[in-house]
Amino acid sequence: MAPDPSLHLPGHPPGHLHDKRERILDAAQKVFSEKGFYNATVEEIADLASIGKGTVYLYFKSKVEILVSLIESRIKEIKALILQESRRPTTVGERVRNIITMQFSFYSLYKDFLKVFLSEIGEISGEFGQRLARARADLIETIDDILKSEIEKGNLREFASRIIAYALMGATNAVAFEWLVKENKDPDEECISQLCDFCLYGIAGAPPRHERLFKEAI
Amino acid sequence: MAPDPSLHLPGHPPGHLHDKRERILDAAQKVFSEKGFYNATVEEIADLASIGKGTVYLYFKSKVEILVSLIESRIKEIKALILQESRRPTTVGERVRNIITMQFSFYSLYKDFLKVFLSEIGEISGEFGQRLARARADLIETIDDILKSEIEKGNLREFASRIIAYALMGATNAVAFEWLVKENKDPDEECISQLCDFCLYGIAGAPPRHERLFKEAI
Amino acid sequence: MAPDPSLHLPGHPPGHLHDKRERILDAAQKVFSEKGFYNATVEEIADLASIGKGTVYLYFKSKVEILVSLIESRIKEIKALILQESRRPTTVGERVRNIITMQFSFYSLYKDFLKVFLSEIGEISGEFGQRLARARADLIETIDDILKSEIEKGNLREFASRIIAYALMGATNAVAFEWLVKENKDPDEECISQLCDFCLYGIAGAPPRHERLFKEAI
Amino acid sequence: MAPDPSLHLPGHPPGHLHDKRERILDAAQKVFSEKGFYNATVEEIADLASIGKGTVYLYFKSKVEILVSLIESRIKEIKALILQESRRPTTVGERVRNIITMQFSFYSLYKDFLKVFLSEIGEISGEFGQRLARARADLIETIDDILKSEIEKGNLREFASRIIAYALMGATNAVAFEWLVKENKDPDEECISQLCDFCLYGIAGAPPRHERLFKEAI
DNA sequence: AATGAATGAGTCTTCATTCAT
DNA sequence: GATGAATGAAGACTCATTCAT
Repeated sequence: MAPDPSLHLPGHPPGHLHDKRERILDAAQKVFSEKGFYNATVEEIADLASIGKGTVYLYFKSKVEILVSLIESRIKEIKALILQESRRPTTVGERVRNIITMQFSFYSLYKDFLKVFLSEIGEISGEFGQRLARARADLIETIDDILKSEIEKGNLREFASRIIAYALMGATNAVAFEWLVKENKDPDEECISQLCDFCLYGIAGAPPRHERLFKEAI
Repeated sequence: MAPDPSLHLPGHPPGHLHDKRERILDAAQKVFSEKGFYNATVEEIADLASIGKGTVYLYFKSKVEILVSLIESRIKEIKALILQESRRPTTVGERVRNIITMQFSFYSLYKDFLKVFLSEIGEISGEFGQRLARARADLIETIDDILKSEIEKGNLREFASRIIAYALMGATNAVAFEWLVKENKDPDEECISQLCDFCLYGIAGAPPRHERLFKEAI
Repeated sequence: MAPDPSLHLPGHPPGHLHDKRERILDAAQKVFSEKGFYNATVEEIADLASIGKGTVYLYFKSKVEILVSLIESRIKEIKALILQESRRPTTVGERVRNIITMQFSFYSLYKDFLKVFLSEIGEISGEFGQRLARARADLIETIDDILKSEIEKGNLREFASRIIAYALMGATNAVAFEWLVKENKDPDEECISQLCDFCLYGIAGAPPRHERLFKEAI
Repeated sequence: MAPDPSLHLPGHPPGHLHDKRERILDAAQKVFSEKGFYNATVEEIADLASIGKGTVYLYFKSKVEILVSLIESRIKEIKALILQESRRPTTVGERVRNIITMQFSFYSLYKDFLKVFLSEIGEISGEFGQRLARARADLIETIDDILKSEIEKGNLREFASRIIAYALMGATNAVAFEWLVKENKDPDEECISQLCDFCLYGIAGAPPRHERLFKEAI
């Protein structure tokens, strides 16, 4: 059973944002998502945030600073949620399901962010590119740590946790992107369930049982 | 055992490119990869292809046309290779391994392309964005078809193949990107093996064995 | 013998500035001198004057008003000093030397002003440009009057005093700028003496033979 | 007797400028002169040169590069003319007169340049400021060398030539600026003569006694 | 076909100035 | 009076694209 995401997700729904910095980030998220970073203009972001163009620069040094701050900020949020979920006492299977489900809920709330997050892999370089890479690595490490801990406890089969952390993240993001962003659907029990099964059997599966597969010629 | 990628990969090694169009695509791949689409300039691409800036426009209508053509072209190649691999008679397990291994070999040869491919998810919109989406969808469908066929034959457990196609592709791309592009390593037996195990148990895994997991409280 | 400049120079040493308007002018002088008028920002000036940015506008209508007021104010000071010096009873030669020496002392105290004064010849136009031109012309006229009077008294040869007033001022400013601002040296007896000789006798005239001038009291 | 300036001045009168780089410099000279460097816009310069805004950047890296190139280029011209004049065999007095007269002719042709030259003393800093300073210093050194040589030959009294080089330049520029730029008059025999007398004999020196100088051929 | 000089639309960014507190 | 957050006008500069050669 999936956890109720609304209970854990950050408490600043649109319309309740008194903080101007947050208003800018929210506007940027939307505009970057719609047009991509380079086709978005600072003026558009300012307009959407209902502030003057110059005001943006009181809160962020540059356009790319907005992007990086946005991603860092959201990744920090989702990382916290994942950690929280990972500590809830339950079975491994349930725990993995909860984490994946929670990510779907988060991405569902921040559909725009998911698109931005996945789009800016190669566009930004230099100092800011490094900050982005660090944020990404931070998230992967969180997953990695959880996997390691479960393997240690014998709850999961032995595998190279860091590689699989990337695989898990890649699988989840790809499905979430397709489902939530491209097809713009709501998080769907069946879809999540399919993804969870794939991931779980992948990380929990018993190799010996599968040797069989390699003997069935086709 | 992994297939020898060199036997199957496209036959236009550098230095053998008579076609100017291909020279442009190759140059664009490198430049886009290094700087990102928006920070790359047509002049750089032309310089790298050793042709005049104006000449580029004899072969491509616009800069974004180069990007889209590049991705379409490479996806067509990799799709053909996947199909080829999928038809080789062997066990399912071996077949999946071969396909994944082959993708690693391809991406290893076209590291630059992998970066470009993953970077431009959200940057391009309009007509060209649609062409990119179609190319991506085409590749997914190829995977989907293979999965469907294996499920039908009873070689894999039942699952929603399209969703899992995204998951597989996402997992593979994420690992390949991290391994080949970010850390710039060569394709590595162990890494590929880890990824294959994850994917195989994921798609072939036996649910019964896992029910257990959900009973182990922690 | 050079006059003691400290005796004649304006009486508002730093630290004793109660007037906020004066604080702004002093800060502006420094900032304009360091960065030039257009690269200076009102905020910097306000910061240096330890007041709020908005407060500046309580004392000056605009940034250019600060510049013009500064120059008008300093020119008024130096004009007064020149007049004062011109009235001290002594020989013409000594009087000219005293005036030039006094200018050096003034510029030495207000190095920053000298740079500002010489830099803004062409940058400001319109109403403010006219105010600057008037201030400059006022200073020239003061010199002109002194020259005229000395010529009348037969203390100097006959020449077109207004033209030579410009020449004198140009020569003095150029040397003072190079010496005090560019090379940041202290006023130097020898340097001033060289300049005075030049002004009095030119490059071909024979100073020794003119000692006579210094014996004619007035 | 003043030399015929038209014979020595550079041979590219307006309207005969085929070179685009020169067209830009000429346009910049005019625009910078009218509005000052910071109030001039690149677009204005381009318009006046009848080229596109972007074209300017094919010839100059930046706006400030235009200014510095302009000043460097003009100073090189005037320096060559001064040297040329300094080598013509005649008396010292005549030579000095010729040099000053020639400067007036040059500035008369390039009134706009004179204003630009005098205006940008303090506005430009960094690398470009240094290039400007070097150009200025180069011109001063040329004068300095001539003075030194004449002193050596005993044609002029002994003085610190470098200081007086600044004084001479300052006096000439100040008078030229007032006469040619501010009052927009043509070079005037009487005005130049007054300035020359001042430079040669100062305000106290006795011109008649020096007639001798004009009889010493060299 | 091939070229690259020329173009100008488009955007980030700065900063003087205002005004609500 | 003092303040500094907010503003938006303005301009340098880039670069995809064109076109005369």
